[in-house]
This record gives sequence, C-alpha cells and structure tokens, in this order.
Amino acid sequence: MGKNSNLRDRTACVILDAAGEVLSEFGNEANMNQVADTAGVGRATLYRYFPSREALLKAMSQRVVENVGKRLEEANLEEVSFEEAIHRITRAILGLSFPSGALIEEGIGFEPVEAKRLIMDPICKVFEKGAEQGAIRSEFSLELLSQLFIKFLRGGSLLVSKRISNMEDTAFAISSLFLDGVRNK
Amino acid sequence: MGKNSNLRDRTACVILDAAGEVLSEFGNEANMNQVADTAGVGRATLYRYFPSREALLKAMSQRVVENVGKRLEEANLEEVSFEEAIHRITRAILGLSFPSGALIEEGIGFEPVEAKRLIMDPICKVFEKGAEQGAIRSEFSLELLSQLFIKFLRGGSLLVSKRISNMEDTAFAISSLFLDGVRNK
Amino acid sequence: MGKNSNLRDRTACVILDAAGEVLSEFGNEANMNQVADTAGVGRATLYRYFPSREALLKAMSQRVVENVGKRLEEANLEEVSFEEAIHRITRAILGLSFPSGALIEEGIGFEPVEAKRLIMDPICKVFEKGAEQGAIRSEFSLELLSQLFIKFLRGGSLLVSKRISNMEDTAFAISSLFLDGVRNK
Amino acid sequence: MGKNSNLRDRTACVILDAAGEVLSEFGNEANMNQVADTAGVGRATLYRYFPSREALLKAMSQRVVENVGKRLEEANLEEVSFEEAIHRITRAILGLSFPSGALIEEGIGFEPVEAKRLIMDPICKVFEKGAEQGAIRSEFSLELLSQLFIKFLRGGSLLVSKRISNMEDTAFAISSLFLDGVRNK
DNA sequence: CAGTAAGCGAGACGGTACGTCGGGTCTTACC
DNA sequence: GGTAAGACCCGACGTACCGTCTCGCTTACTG
Repeated sequence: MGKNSNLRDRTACVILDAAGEVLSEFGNEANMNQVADTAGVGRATLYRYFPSREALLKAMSQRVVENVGKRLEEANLEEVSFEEAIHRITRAILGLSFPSGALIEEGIGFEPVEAKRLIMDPICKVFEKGAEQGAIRSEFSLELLSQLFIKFLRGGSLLVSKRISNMEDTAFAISSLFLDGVRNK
Repeated sequence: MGKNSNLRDRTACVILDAAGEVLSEFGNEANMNQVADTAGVGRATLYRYFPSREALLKAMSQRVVENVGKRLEEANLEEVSFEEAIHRITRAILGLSFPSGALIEEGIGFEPVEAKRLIMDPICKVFEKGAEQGAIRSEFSLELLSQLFIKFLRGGSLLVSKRISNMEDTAFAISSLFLDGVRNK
Repeated sequence: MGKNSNLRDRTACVILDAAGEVLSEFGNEANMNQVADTAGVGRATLYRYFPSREALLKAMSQRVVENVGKRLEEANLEEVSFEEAIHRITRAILGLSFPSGALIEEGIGFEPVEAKRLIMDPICKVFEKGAEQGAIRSEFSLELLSQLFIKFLRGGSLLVSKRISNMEDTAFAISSLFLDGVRNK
Repeated sequence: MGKNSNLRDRTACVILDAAGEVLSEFGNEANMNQVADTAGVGRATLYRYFPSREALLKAMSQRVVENVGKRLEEANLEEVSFEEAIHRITRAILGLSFPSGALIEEGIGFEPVEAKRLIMDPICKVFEKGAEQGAIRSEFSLELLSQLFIKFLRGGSLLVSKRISNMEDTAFAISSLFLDGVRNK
C-alpha cells in the first residue's frame, strides 16, 4: 500500500490541482476534458479517480474543508480566550489561498458532512465556551450566531478571493465588527 | 407598449415563475424542457423569450434584484436614521420569499450591473450618510463595511431560505450585531 | 363563383408561380417563408390556399400535368399517324418551359392519378392505335413500351430544362430514335 | 489502415445499410433518429460518420454509383462490340438490387462528380468507339445520345425498382429499342 | 352612406428534426 | 496492471422550419 497509495494520492492530487486551476479560470462551464488535459492525464484516468464530475467537485471541496479544518486545529482554539479564538478563526479561513475557493464557496459541489465536522463543530465549541464564560450576549441562540459568523466569514473570503479587499484589513474588520456586536456589554 | 407588451410580460413572467419552481425543486440540473413544460409553453417559445439557459437564469436573477431594489426604494432609506436604515435594509432583503432565491444567491446566473445600481448603491448611500453623521466608527473603509454588510445579509438570507433560522430572529440578529459592531462608541 | 373564384385562382396562380421560382432556385430546401415572400403574400394566406407543403408541391405538379395534358389534347393525337403522334407528343412535352419542371420531374411532389389520366392514357391510346395498325413491333408489351417512352421523355426534358441540350435537337433525337427502335420492320 | 479502417468501414456500412432500409421504407421523411436506431448506433455516432443528413444521402448515392461503376468495369466494355456493350451496360444498371436505389435515382442526394467519372465516362467511351466503328448514325451528337441513353436507363431502372416491369424484359426492350434506333442503317 | 363580413399580413405559438456538445462507459493498445 | 487514446451511447442545448392560431386592418358588399 506504500508506493501505490502514494502514486494514487499523487495522481489524485495532480488532478485536483488541475481541476482547481481550470475551474477558477473557466468557472462551472469547464469540462472534464479540460481538467484531464490540464492534469496531463487521460480522461479515463480522471474518471478512474473521480467517477463523476460531482465526485470531483466534492473532492475539491473536501480538500478545502480539510485544509480549513487543519488550520483550525493548529489554531489551538480551545486554549485561548473567546476573542482571540474569533480572531484566529477569521485569519485561518481568510488566509487560505483558495485555488478555486471562491467557486466552491459558491456552492458548486459542497460536501456538508465533513464541513460540519471539521469546521462548524470547532467553531461551535468556541461559541459555547464563550457563552459559558459570559463573553457573549445571551439574546441570540448560539446556533444562529455561529451560523451567521460562518456566513460572515464566507462573505469576507469572497471579498478577499475576488481581490475586492485585502486579507489583513478584511480579517481585522470582520473580527472587530463581529466581536463588538456579539460581546456582552 | 400596451397589450402586446403586457402579454409579453405575462408570458415571460409565467416562464420565470416556472423556472423558479423547477430550479428550486431540481436544482441546477433542471433542463429547459422541464421549464417549458411547467410553464405550459413550448420549448420554442421558451427560447423565443430567453435565447439561452444563461439568459433565463440572468432574467430570474434580475427579477430578484429588481424586487429587492423596489423594496429598498419603498423603505425611504434617505429619510431615517442610520440605525433604522440598517434595520430596514435587513428586513427588506431577508423578507423576500425567494422562489429560487437560494439558487440565485448561490450565484447561478447573477447579473452584477443592475445589482450594483439597485442594491449596492442605495446601501452605500446609507453608509455614507451614516459616516457623515458620525454614526460609524471610522477605522474601516466604507467600501469594506458595506461589502461586508451585503455578504452578511446574503449569508443571513441563505439561512432563512434554507429554513435554518426564521426571518424575524435572523434579521434582528444581523441588524443588532452589525450595528453594535459598527457603531461609533 | 365568378369573381371570387377568379381571385382565388389568381392568388393561387401567383403562389404557384412563386413556388416554381423559389423551388427552381433553391431546390427542395426552399421553405414556405421564401415562397410566401416571393409571392408577395403572407404566410397565412399561403397556408390558406395550400394547407401544407406537400399540398403545394402536389398542386405545382398538378399544374404541370394539366399543361402537358392540354398540349396533348391540342395535338389531335387521334387523327394523325403513329409516327406523327410520337413526334407531337415529344415536342409537346419537351416544349414546356418548366419553371420548376425538372424539380417536379425529379418526383418531389408527384401526383400520379391525374398524370395517368391526362398524360399516360392519351399516350397509351396512341400506342394501341399504332399496334392495331401494325406500326409497332409486337415483341414488347404495349405497357412496357409506353412506360419506357414516358421515361425517355422525362429524361429528355431533364436534359432540356438543365440546358444540357436544346429542345429541338433533343425532341428530334428522341422521336427518331424511339421510332426507329420501335417501328415494325 | 488495417483493423481501424475496417472497423470504420464496417460501422459506416452498417449505417448506410440502415439508412437504405429506413429511406426505402419511410421515404425522404425518415429522420436521423430512425437511421441511428435501425443501425443500432447512437445518434452521435451517426453524426460522427456522416456530419449531416445531406452527407449521409450523398454517401448512399456514392455507394450506388460505385456499385454501378464496379459492374461496368467488370463488364469489359472495351473489348466487346458496341451492341454487346450496350446490352451489358443495360443489364449492369438494371440488374442492381437497389436497397434505396429508386430514392437515390429520384435525386435525393445525388453526387454528380463521381457519377460522371464512374458511370458516364465508360459509357461515353463505348459511344465513341461505336461512332469510330461506324455503328452509330451520325446525325446526333454523341453527347446527346449518351445522355439520352443514361436517362433511358434511369427510366428503366425506375420501372424495375417499382416493380412495374421485370428486369429481364425491361433490359431487353431498352437495349433493342435503343440499338435499333441508334444503329446506322 | 354607414355597418358588417370576409380575406389578408403579421407574427406568436407548439411541435419536431437537426446538428453540437459534454458526461460517463468501455475497449484497444502501450509500457 | 495501470494508463492514454478514443469510440461509443445518452441526453441537453440551441436553431430552424412546419402548420395553427389570433389579432388588427383593409376592402368590398349590403341595408
């Protein structure tokens, strides 16, 4: 399972990179041929790795989700204050250099289960801890707050990936705004 | 512009309604035949009104944009306080009963020019007036703030249209959070 | 039935002329719009007169058949010798200035019943009289001979209408060849 | 050019056979779907081989033309007397079991260039040789005579393919009539 | 002379065939 | 054995034409 698995992973990775490239250039109209050609791979091989277009998109989304999840894990969210956690989450998500992040974020092939486990759950925990510590005003449900925060981040990441604003300012603005709004006063 | 125009508008409207229905049921895989059948119209007529799939989606998006624009216009944003304007904008956008709002919000066929004129510009004016009156903290550019607010609203409208949260709570939460965050203290 | 009928006939005639013109220019790919436009008539009127494309073609064919029939009738075939009758038939058929004769002869919309009555029957009679008078060799069935003669004429008229050879020479050649071949020796 | 070419040829042949079958059954109203279905082939494949309806008809015509050409070649026209050559040509052409011969003869998709090279030219040579040998009366141009002969044959083949007369009688009648007519006396 | 009925042009409409294109399956040959 | 090349089937897309229909407009007939 050593080399083979590695080779498989490497080929899959090449394909995913190519797909990211093609999708971010041509949008959702990109076809499987372009992906295969860009990956330097036959169309058959492409279908062997990803049995359908949807599967490919899902895998791309999955990879992004895993990236974000890893960043969140590295951020040690459990061990810092609520405010700092919010800052870190924001930077973690906005800081991604999405190859086709925006596209996937537009909902092309989103895979919700893993996204929930790897992204939503850690964020929810942060909100729960913040609530326990009395750092969050209690008028709104945690569910709603965390969902809104996520959407806020999605919006911000779109701004960044479309070069409408730079990452630093946007992250700072999002964190500040959200914290000021959400903070118990 | 009399009867003929009305008839054209009526047929176009029937088609757009059907498209909304089909798209919200089958998602982006819905085909033109389904739309035509649901509209009770021949495929040729469908193409006579909307010369391509993309044109149809654009028109749907356009209609949503115009709806929002009309609501914003009726909201008298110019004559109320900044805070009240933010509340009204939020309710205006979240209060839409999107037939396929979510789909369009996902960016399937978005038409940016009209959206800017009818939605972005009034909102930007509100922010500008708020800034002049000193109601907004000056650390962030107005551009960034208004963009973030829009994305925030988009996120919220997704939550509502996907029944994750109800409209009233979401609108109130968005307005409150955003105002608390944005307000000059 | 007087004026009305005349008007009807005149309009129908204009349409048939236009159809002949269009068909001989564009071949069988000509569409009804072209015919209507060339006739200076609305498409609806065209369909009022000829309820289908096929009906139009049939009518065109019918008109040619009637023309030929009239010529044959004027030729007094019954009262001349077999040889002279053959000559007259040949000239009658080749002498038509087919507007779209060739096309119809190609079989686009041929109406066989009238053709038989107006064209085949007189010709067959000529052959029968010729046989009775012993002017025709008896080895071949009259049926076959007359059919072959018709086809021979069709071929010749194609040559003429496509300007491959002129009418006089062709008619003379056909009559002479056929008579020499068919004559009892 | 080995197997691949053979496969291509085989598939093309299957399609042409199917087209012949469908066309002779449904006439010129047969659609490409029927052809593809009858051939047991997808419509896309049909269009890969014959990029348009017209191309398919042309290919069918071409195949008939080649068949006739081959028969004429096998007939050794150069080495027999003029009379025998005329007999052989007649039998060669009338003897074809047209799958959709009549249709093509009706001129649906006729390809004139090859027809001239493979059919007209050998026949013309026969006439030229006949003229040199003094077997043909000199009053008519060879061009006209050969054209008329061709048309005569077309007429006869129509009679045969439409079962109006049988092949043997028709071929004998055509040859005899034409020879008697054309022969120098 | 006014009213009406019938024919007409214009053009929208439903339906269907055509030709293109992309997705997904499969075979063949290569390495 | 995995891969590249590519043929194949399926079905959607967008176009064009056919035949039907409705709408006003003109025109000619009628009271």
